[in-house]
Amino acid sequence: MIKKIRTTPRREASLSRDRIVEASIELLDRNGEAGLTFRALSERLATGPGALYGHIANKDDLLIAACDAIVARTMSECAIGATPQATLRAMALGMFDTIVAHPWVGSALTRALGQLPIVRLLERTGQQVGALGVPEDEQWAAVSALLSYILGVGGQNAVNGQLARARDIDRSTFLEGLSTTWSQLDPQTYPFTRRVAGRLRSHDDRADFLAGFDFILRGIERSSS
Amino acid sequence: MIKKIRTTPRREASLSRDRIVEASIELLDRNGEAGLTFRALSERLATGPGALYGHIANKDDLLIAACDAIVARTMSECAIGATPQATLRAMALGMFDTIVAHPWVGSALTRALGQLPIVRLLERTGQQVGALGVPEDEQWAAVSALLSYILGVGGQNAVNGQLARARDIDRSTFLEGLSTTWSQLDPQTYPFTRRVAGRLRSHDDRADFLAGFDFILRGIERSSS
DNA sequence: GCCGCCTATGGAACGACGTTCCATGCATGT
DNA sequence: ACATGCATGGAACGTCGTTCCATAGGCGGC
Repeated sequence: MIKKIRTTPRREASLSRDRIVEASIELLDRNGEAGLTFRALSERLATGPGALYGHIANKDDLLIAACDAIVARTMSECAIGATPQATLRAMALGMFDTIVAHPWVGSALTRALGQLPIVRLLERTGQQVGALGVPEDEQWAAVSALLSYILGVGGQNAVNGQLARARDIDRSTFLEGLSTTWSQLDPQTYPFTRRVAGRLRSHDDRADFLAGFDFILRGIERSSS
Repeated sequence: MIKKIRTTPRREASLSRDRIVEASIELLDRNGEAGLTFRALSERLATGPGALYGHIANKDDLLIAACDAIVARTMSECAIGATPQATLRAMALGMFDTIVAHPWVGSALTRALGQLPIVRLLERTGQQVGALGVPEDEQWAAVSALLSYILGVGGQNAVNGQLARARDIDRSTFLEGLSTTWSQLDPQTYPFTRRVAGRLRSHDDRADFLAGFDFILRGIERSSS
């Protein structure tokens, strides 16, 4: 059973997986994860919802494809550093910035278990960890730790961004509210949380992310030395 | 404007937030995140969907409340170790096992940004990091890194569990499929992924998780020494 | 001990979603 | 030129979260 491929498109700019993915990214960027709808998407592409299913299995498939397009772009853009550490940090920061710019990528990534966008991250991380001199039988643990951290922070930033859009409040006002909520907790059971509540207002997510990434890198280096 | 509180319930076992949360947990454990539905929930509680909104703001609120009940239970159960490191590892492993047992907790946690269940984790982690001797102005970075890692792994395990339930396949057969997919990737662009594909079948998630956690712990100790 | 208020209740209804289905029409092979 | 088969796209289906409102039952005032 050979699957016939139509050589020429039905019309000049007919439906294609790429065109659908591209339009999906625009919708996701404009209105967040809730903005990607088969109705909105078909309207933007001047077609019906049913037509999309000829190129896409379902919504998850579409979301992961859109996510992969963004991740692939980020991977190709972020710099190769002089050392494996520098390259890893550049990749991590690139992903961080990408997720801040496209919060939906963060939540899509957490659902893409083992699929293409994750494999891209896995591969680049694995190559650099190998270049670090980590013994082969310890590489998986190191790579898995770095990836889990990136995905974890990314997921948090995703809700962060989506939440800010939903209530359309500024990020600083959200942190302000969280800070006052935390500072009103019971001093007996939540001393630490109360103590850091004040710092919440002025902290730098990006710097914190990088600091955490460096913790893991140092831990890996120390483990294999 | 004083809010009147009804002193006695309407009936013997009337609706209450606790009863709703308890029933939600049962539904979530039985059928995963898709199993929590206002219709199924109201049927189980012998009431109508509208009645629930007297005790619960919306579905997110309910999901986070259910998540918090589980997290609180885990926090109270996991052991206090002899050293701060041991306590932190016990807490991390406790959360790992909890999310394996209740995969929906993993995805609920990623959406609970700054809310009660997260605060519980934050507080315990913060206290132990303080006990580790980390200087006060470095504690936030350390705690944030540990938490992000736990949430990241948890989120991955969440989809892992939900996916296994959805396709009702064994976890090992899923890994088998992923392994063969990865081993068929292009050797030029995906050498690392191909190399670890074989190891995928036999790896131990729990051990990997603990190894990653220890990377961060070592990195923190090394940083502040 | 009775009655009117007020709130918790629960069933129906609404709008939107993902997905399926099928009549239609165009491009292709003969 | 014709028949065939597939991509198309609009309608329809079932389900979801949420809202609305008629109802009923406990509680305070008499």
